[in-house]
Amino acid sequence: MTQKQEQLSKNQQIVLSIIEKAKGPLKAYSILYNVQRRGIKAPLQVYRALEKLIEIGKIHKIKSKNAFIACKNSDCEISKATAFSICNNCEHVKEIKNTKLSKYLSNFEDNSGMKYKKYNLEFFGLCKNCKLKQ
Amino acid sequence: MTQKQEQLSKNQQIVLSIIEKAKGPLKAYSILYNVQRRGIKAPLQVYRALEKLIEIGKIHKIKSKNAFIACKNSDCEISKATAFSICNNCEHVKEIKNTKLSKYLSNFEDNSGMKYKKYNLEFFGLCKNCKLKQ
DNA sequence: TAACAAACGTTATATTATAACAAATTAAGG
DNA sequence: CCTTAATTTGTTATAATATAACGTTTGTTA
Ligand SMILES: [Zn+2]
Ligand SMILES: [Zn+2]
Ligand SMILES: [Zn+2]
Ligand SMILES: [Zn+2]
Repeated sequence: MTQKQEQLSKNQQIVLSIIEKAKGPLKAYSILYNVQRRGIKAPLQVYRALEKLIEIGKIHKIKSKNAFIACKNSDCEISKATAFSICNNCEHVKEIKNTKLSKYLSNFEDNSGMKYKKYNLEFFGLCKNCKLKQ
Repeated sequence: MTQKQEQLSKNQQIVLSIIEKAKGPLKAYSILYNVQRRGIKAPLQVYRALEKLIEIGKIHKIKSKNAFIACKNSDCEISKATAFSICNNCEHVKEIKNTKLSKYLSNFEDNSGMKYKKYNLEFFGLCKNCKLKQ
């Protein structure tokens, strides 16, 4: 019996912990600078860890920012269906967990009857804080 | 009375015509190579044209591909609400024009009651062709 | 322990995008 | 027509993001 084991490797743990501690999405090279004293010296080491972490759903990539954020949805382990809200002013990013939305999108059929297994949605607007300050 | 005029400049026209002729999304540097004989020599000239064309809604950027595609929705001039289907196999990209979907997303409220003015949605799956060939 | 897969370390390089600055062109108003 | 402001252009250099290629090490499984 081959048991698939999801123990994170050393570099993966280091990168994940940095991302989890962060208040917002982190860029790859900013992660790199943050982990150099922990022995990670090259971009590729970061990118490889990021790739794996995305694959197993621990983090997501915010495409419009080329930045990486920890997943807050414990049930989002496959990371196929993602939705985020992004503040245009303060750049705050939040993962949207909304069952109706995810059901709607997972069941969406386009005009030709085609369905899709995977999606990424990014909403842009002003977060509550920034809205008040206006 | 100041009339806002949206005549495209020379470089903007060149870049747009290349993108409109293309069968799929084009990358910035591929556009550059395609227009060098027409006098556009530097990346920045391409990126500036792209920026303007996006702003006025003539093209969209496919974020997951860092590539640019012509807008097929004549009523999408502000380019705030975009949705695409992307084939994971042949990389075919199609802009989704679906009133229900766009209404649903434009009216979407997150769990905190927040609404968003702008969104970008990218669906991934297999296009009809690729589904048949499997 | 042999064999395989995954992760690592390292160097170099590819790809994508913007900064900075000066010149040329275009729109609008008097 | 002339002036002024705004936009666009051309150019060089460089920043920021990401991957290729290679050999080594570590971990897992049989
Ligand atoms: Zn998630
Ligand atoms: Zn904000
Ligand atoms: Zn469009
Ligand atoms: Zn396809």
